[in-house]
Parts: sequence; structure tokens; C-alpha cells
Amino acid sequence: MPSLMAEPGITLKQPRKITLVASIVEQLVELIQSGALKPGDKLPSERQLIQMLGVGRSSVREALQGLVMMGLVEVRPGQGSYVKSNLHSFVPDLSKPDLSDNLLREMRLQLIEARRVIEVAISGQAAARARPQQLEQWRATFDDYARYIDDFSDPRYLAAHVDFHLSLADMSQNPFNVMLVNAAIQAVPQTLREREFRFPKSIDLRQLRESQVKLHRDILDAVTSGHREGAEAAMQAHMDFERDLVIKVYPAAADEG
Amino acid sequence: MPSLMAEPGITLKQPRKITLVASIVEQLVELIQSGALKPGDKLPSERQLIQMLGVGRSSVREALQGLVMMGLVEVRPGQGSYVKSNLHSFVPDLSKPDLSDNLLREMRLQLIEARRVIEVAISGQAAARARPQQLEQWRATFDDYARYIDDFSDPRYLAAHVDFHLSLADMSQNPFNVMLVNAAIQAVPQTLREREFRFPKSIDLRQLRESQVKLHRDILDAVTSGHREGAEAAMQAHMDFERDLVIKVYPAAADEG
DNA sequence: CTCATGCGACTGGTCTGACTAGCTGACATG
DNA sequence: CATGTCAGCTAGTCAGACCAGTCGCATGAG
Repeated sequence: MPSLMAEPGITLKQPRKITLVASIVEQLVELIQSGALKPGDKLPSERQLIQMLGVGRSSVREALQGLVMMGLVEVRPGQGSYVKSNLHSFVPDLSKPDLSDNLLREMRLQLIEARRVIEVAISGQAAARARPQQLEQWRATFDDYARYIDDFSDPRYLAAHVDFHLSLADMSQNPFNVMLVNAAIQAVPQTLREREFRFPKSIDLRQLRESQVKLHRDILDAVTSGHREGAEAAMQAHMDFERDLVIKVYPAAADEG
Repeated sequence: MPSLMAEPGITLKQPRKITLVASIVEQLVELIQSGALKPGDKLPSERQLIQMLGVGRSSVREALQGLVMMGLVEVRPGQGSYVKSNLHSFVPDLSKPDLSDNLLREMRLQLIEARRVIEVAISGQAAARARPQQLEQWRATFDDYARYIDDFSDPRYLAAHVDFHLSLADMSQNPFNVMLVNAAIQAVPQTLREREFRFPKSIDLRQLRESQVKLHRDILDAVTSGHREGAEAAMQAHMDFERDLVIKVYPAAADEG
């Protein structure tokens, strides 16, 4: 049989194989996010879900268990499963293609606003507390970040970028900061990952990359040199840049009630 | 048969009923938190776990699914389950009784430090953005908080306290803030919940409660009146108080390397 | 000897059916 | 009308079966 190796010029994407349970979780989360299931609502019983979904009970139960762990759902034995009633705001799914550009823009700005608060503070704390060995390793992470930035979808780039911010939080010597940054990063899934970047022509990609590398290098240098205020300012600049980028890429629409 | 109703002077606590799955999750989380299972380590296979635990496979699988949702574990079909390798710092479990008082003190101070950053910013934003109807509902939450504070372990008190901070985040009109506050609160489990409060005699409990109610009322008033700086200052004061309380309750030990 | 093949023993993924325990509401009984 | 009972729901758990990947090792072809 002919070899499949080294076929030139073709790239195959491995098919999105998803587990049954994950797909059930996905559907239920979407129902909650979309508001079809409101806080306090009763979910269909397990037996009903089995029939509606055409799957086994174990799959349904594992999916529900997942929702419980996410804090979205509460099960009451003998009664049923309910959407948690004290769900305040639920973070919208940025990956949903039917999100209007306006809403998407809004979400990204909100996320940047929230991240700014914690990242700036963390940056300052890291500048004051980072250990030499951590700084050394962090620089290597930055090098990876800069090396792979040419392809925004390169997993190595994405991993290095996430690692850059997580390591910074780690250097603040406060594990709860790591937790918070991690939570925030989890909320950026499709913004950085699968979603295609469709920049307007007015954006010079090469210059964009250079700016971003510079902004990160500034953070690196400021934190490394131990200047608290400088580190905070550098992170502010990074966040300002991201905010302005979102504003440029998603120009404000004309509507608005 | 004699009536059980209206027996005066007795209070019954409902027994802590826990689900099998929850107990398995608890055990595994503890193994990871304690470091017995390190990032990248392979968990026992499902079949091994059911023998070790003496439970059915569905229980084990649901527990694992929970760990996956918590982001602690990753399952690779055909290979096994593994502790996620990119766990940077893992938030220590404040409920473990074998944590030294020193470490416990440290953890609480760190959590307060992290919360201070986000809560202060959120408080200011909420002051500027809260909607009248939200403020009205928030006041009701505060009333509950103040009403039930006499018993720190009363679920209604705990729920109201959590709700107070979540609602504040909600009023900042940024869902990601709610997410972050929620994450932080999740990290305070045993600090506020099951762990018994053992205050030194030097602490006047009645005065403590009064102070805490006042601090929260100050936040409520400042946010309600829309004074951004005042709201931030009130939250600062709240966090300062909590920090000082920890310092008082857990006096610094003499050791330290 | 080298390396590919293929088999067997593992892994998790899913389904089924059965049984328990707890909740709820209707209905019969006093 | 109040009370207690019971039938029909609910989730919790278990056991066993089968599938589909993965991995390692023995075996056989080159």
C-alpha cells in the first residue's frame, strides 16, 4: 500500500471528535446561557433526557454531574435537577457565531476591563516579589511567545501567551492570583483560540505583532527590574492596547437603544 | 404516638448527608491538593478505583467527570486519567486540619489580598453603574445578611453574605467580574462554611458582628449614593478589617526561616 | 538482525436493566 | 376535616456487557 507519509502541501485537520457526554454538556450549557433555561427552572428528568437525546442514562448522569461541578445546576434527589437559582450574570459564550458583532465587541471590552484590574495589580506585586529563578524561566516563556507569534493560531504561541500571564501571576507569590488569572483566561476561549482573526485591512499585521511583542517585553523588563510602578504601567499599556485594538477591529455600530 | 412538634428549646441540625460521588471527588481532590498526586501523574484506572473504593463504576466515572469539569484531571481514552499538567499553583485546601496555623494564616491573608484588588475596583464600578432596581434588591440581601449574622454558621447568613458580594459584582455590569468574584468565593469554602470559628477570648463577638454589619452597610450606602471613591474606600475598609481580623485571630508564630 | 505486522491486554465510552431511597400528591380512611 | 397510607415519580447506585481506541510484545517477513 502507498505510504501516507510526507505528502507535500496538504494539511489535514483532525476531525473534531467529541465525547457524547461533552456534547450533552454543551447543549445544556447553551440552553442555560441562551436563557431558554432560567435560574430556578427544572430540567427534564434523567429518563426524559434519555429519550429526548437518544442516549444512555450514564451519559446523561455524567453530563449532569459536570454541570453540578460547574455550579450551573443543582440536583435534588427525589425531585429533579434545577438550574441554580443564584446564578447572577452568566458569562456569555464568545464562540457562539450568532452573537452580534456589537455584543461580541461589548464582551471583549468587558473582559479586558476585568482583566486590567487584576493583571495590573499582579504585575506590580510580581515586580516586588518575583524570585530570580522564576524570572529566568519566565524569560524563556517570553522567548517562546515572541518566536511563535507569527502564527496566531500556533498552539505553541497560544500556550506561551497563556503561560506568560499565568507565570506572572505565579510570581506575585499569591496562588489565588493564579486562580483568578486562570479563570479569566478560561473566559477568553474563542477569542484567542478557535475563532478566526479577521482583521480589517487597515490593520498592519506585522506592526501589530511587533507592538504586542514590545508591550510584553516592557512588562518583562519592568517586572524583572523590580520597578513596581513601572510594571503596573507596562501592564496598563498592554491592556490599553488590547482595548484599543478591539475598538478598532469592531467599530461601534450605529444602533443602540 | 407523641407529637414531635413544638418541643421547646431544642434545635436539631440536619445530618450531613453526602453523596457517594461527592465523597469520591473529595478524596481525589485532597490527593491532588496534598501533592500525593502531582501534575502529570496517572490516576488508577477506573477498574482499579472501583476495587480500591468498593463502589460501582458509574460512581467512579461521575466523580472523574466532576474532576474534569473542575479542570483538575484529564482523561485520555485508551490510556487513562491524568492530573492536569499545567496546574500552576494549586489553591491549598483551607479545610485541611493538618495545615499549620502559620500556613492557614498565610493563605487567608493571600486570599484577602487577591479579593481586595477585584472587590475594590468592582465596588467603584458598581457605584457608577448600578441600576435602581438592582440596588433595591441588594438592600434586601443586606437586610438578610444583618438579620442572620448572629449565627455565623446559619446557611441563610452564609448565603446572604455571598449574595451580597455577588450582587455587587453584578451591579458593576460586567459579567466577568461576577465570574471572578464567584471564583474567589469558591476558594473560601471552609473559611466561612464548615470550619468552626474559634476566636480568642480577646475578641468580642458582639462587637465583631456590629463592626462587620457596619462595614457592609457603609459599602451599601456608598454604592447606593453613587460615590465611586467612597464605595472604593468602604470596600477597602472592609478588606482591611478582614485582614486585621485574621492577623488577630492567627497571631504570627515565632518561627520562620 | 531489523522492522513491520498483528494479536492480546489494557484503557475509557456507552448502554441496559435492576434495585434502593427519598419526595410528592392523591386518595381512602378515621 | 384531619390523618395516614400508598402509588408513582425522582435521583443514587450497582453490575455486567460491549465497543473503540491504545500500547506493548511476540512473531514473522525482509
